[in-house]
Amino acid sequence: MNDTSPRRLREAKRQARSFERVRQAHQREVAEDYLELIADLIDITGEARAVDLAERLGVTNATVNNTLNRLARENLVTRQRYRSIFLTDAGRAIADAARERHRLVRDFLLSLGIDRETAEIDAEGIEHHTSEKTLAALRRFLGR
Amino acid sequence: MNDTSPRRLREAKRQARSFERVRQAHQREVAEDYLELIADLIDITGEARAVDLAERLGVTNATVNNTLNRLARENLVTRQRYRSIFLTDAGRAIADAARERHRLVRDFLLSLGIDRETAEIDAEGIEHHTSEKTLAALRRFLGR
DNA sequence: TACCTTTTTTAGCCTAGACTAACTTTTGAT
DNA sequence: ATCAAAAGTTAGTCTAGGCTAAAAAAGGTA
Repeated sequence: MNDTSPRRLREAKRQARSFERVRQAHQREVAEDYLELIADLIDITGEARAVDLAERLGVTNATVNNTLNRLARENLVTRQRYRSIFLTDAGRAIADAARERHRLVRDFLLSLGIDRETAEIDAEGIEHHTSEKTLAALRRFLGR
Repeated sequence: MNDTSPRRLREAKRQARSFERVRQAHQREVAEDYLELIADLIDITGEARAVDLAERLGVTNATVNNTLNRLARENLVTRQRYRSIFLTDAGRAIADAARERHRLVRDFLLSLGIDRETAEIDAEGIEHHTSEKTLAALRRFLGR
């Protein structure tokens, strides 16, 4: 088969863009999850400790430490050795946006009649893949 | 802070499960994307070639080859050297399920009034994170 | 048939994110 | 104040999934 029609080429490019988007989202996902969780812990308990992150993420301390190093390198968190974790302004902004998306997706799933446990789990995965347009549609649907 | 209340511990575990799910989905995502695409290419053009996968996924030939080796190791595809790619029964089953989910999510987004391009892109990301319960809710919503 | 082009494969490299095990520092209770 | 437990850090390993560059095989055409 050697269909090099403009139609087919256009479609292939569009598809490549979609996958590209997903791969980029991928790289952001872990960062967003960490930042969101750090913000939650700070707001709820007053501080974010690596051990709590590890427990909530279901990974080891070492993994958390690793990832925090990356986030610090990217100026999203700050930390002093053996002390708890803080968000930079940039980190806080990403966390806030992620929390907003998370809530929106979860509430939307709940409004479809999905149980709370499932809505939480699915929202966790879906929130990273919803464009601004889709978020707007969800808001519209929820009458917000 | 040392809140070790049952309530908090339960919540932490639930959250860990959610993230665990997302990480597992992660590992499946690439496989599903490949298998879905291979099935599409076979159905549309009669065969799936690595070069077409690379073009559509927006990655290099070498990357495709790498990943196909993994899929073959996992008995999801078969291949003879320098020949095109085939799905095993297991691979076909995963591809079919992925295509069904993809269509459902896309159609659902379209039904919310989202434009086709955005619906395609977001569906590509979201399809891997929708549980059976959520899929059922989408079907219900679409009246299927 | 010969040869150029296309496609596939291999080799070698990189980063992220996971792990275990061992070590260091801090915290908190006696 | 001491010292054991908790928390954080480091070192070393692994896999997935990217990349580039180069080699090998297949395909198509003069």
